[in-house]
Amino acid sequence: MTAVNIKFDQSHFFWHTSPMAVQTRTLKTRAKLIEAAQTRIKAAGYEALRVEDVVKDAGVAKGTFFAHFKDKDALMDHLIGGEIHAFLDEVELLEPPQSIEEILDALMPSFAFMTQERFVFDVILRHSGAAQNSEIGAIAQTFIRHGTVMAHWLANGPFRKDIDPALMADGVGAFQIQALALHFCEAHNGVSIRDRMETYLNAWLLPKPSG
Amino acid sequence: MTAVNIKFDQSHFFWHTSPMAVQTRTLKTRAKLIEAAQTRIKAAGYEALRVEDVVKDAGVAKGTFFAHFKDKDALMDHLIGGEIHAFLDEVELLEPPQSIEEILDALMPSFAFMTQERFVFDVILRHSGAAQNSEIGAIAQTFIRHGTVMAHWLANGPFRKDIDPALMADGVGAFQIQALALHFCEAHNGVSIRDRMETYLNAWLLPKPSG
DNA sequence: CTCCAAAATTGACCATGGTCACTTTCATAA
DNA sequence: TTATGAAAGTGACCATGGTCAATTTTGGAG
Repeated sequence: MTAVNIKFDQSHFFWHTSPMAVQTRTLKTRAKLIEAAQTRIKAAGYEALRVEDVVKDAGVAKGTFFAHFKDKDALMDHLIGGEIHAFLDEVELLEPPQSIEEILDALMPSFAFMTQERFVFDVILRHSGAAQNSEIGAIAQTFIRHGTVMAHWLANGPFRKDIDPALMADGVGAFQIQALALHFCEAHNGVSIRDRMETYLNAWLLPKPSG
Repeated sequence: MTAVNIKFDQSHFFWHTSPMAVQTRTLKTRAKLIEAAQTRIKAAGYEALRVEDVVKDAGVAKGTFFAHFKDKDALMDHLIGGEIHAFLDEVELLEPPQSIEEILDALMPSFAFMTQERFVFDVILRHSGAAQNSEIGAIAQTFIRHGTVMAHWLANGPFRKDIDPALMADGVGAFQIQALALHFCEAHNGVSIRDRMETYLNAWLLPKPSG
């Protein structure tokens, strides 16, 4: 394994074949790195994370870190993407919402996560445009998943029918980014993320006949 | 001047008063830094810019750079924001477009600029959410200006009338970011920025009565 | 003209992410 | 059991953005 960003489950495919593509040691080291990072983040937040601290806590050398993650950002992608995936797991259990209020109820928890730190939102932004190096990252995956769920919801609720649900979902994603971005903008305070998002979705999902 | 990011025209206000708030020397140094940066960028692009090179070319010490710009990103904001402002200067001369095609014609040049380098788009994204430190940056300003122009256009063209033009303009901005972001995503190739944007704007600005 | 306080500049120094030639460990073949 | 080549790990080293106490320059007051 050199300079390649391991997909964390690829070893399963080779577990009983030879030669073993990924050793148990690798998985253990990777787990140690991730756990060390998560512990640090729980204590001091994402922005304060230092690679040096992570490798020290994990008990490995610095070079080992970069054998497991292309760069620090790849670790962030993995960790933050993991959290968002967890929110989506919850969201996928829900019945298709029958109102914009219900959509917002479903979305707000992940909004809270994404805005906890400006740094986190920046990482998400950077990775939402996504598959930079032919390899699709965890955060980018969540956007795709989000689009799928949202399209399904929109196709099965009381929303506009004149355009493709996938397009509607795309738009929801765009407005979501916009609402979150404006949350960090002093010039646009006084309006909560939820209220702004509600305005957007009313206009996007329930357009009234123009006068 | 310490650690404060100079607004480049503030000196005019004090030019004939005393004590002189900003010395001529300051403006000259700043101009040297900016010109050195622009020359380097013209030769090798934005991503390859190094602060060390800029100060070397400008003939000043490294510390001087950071007396003029809070950080490297602030220089990027100034330079990239300046370019976008120039596009807006052109755009502001136009009559309000009377079709989505005309809107797209007006927007495409700045799209080309914003997608010339992934790095440039990332800088724009990072600063579009904007006024992080109570001081509004050049790029953030362009977004506000863009919104103003767009709202004026949309209010004076054959577009939907059921929502506030400012809200429509907000949406155009959101879709613009989305279209640009997807441009960098391998998974979404095959559709040009313009075509994607056209789809978005048709659905956003000209909603058809739902069936 | 001289002196002074504020403004501007300096460059050695630090923080931190990232590299790579070398060493160690592992799994298998003989 | 031992040899061997590939996988994994190491840590000194580098690249680069950013800091700050000390120094120089400036414009005006006396």
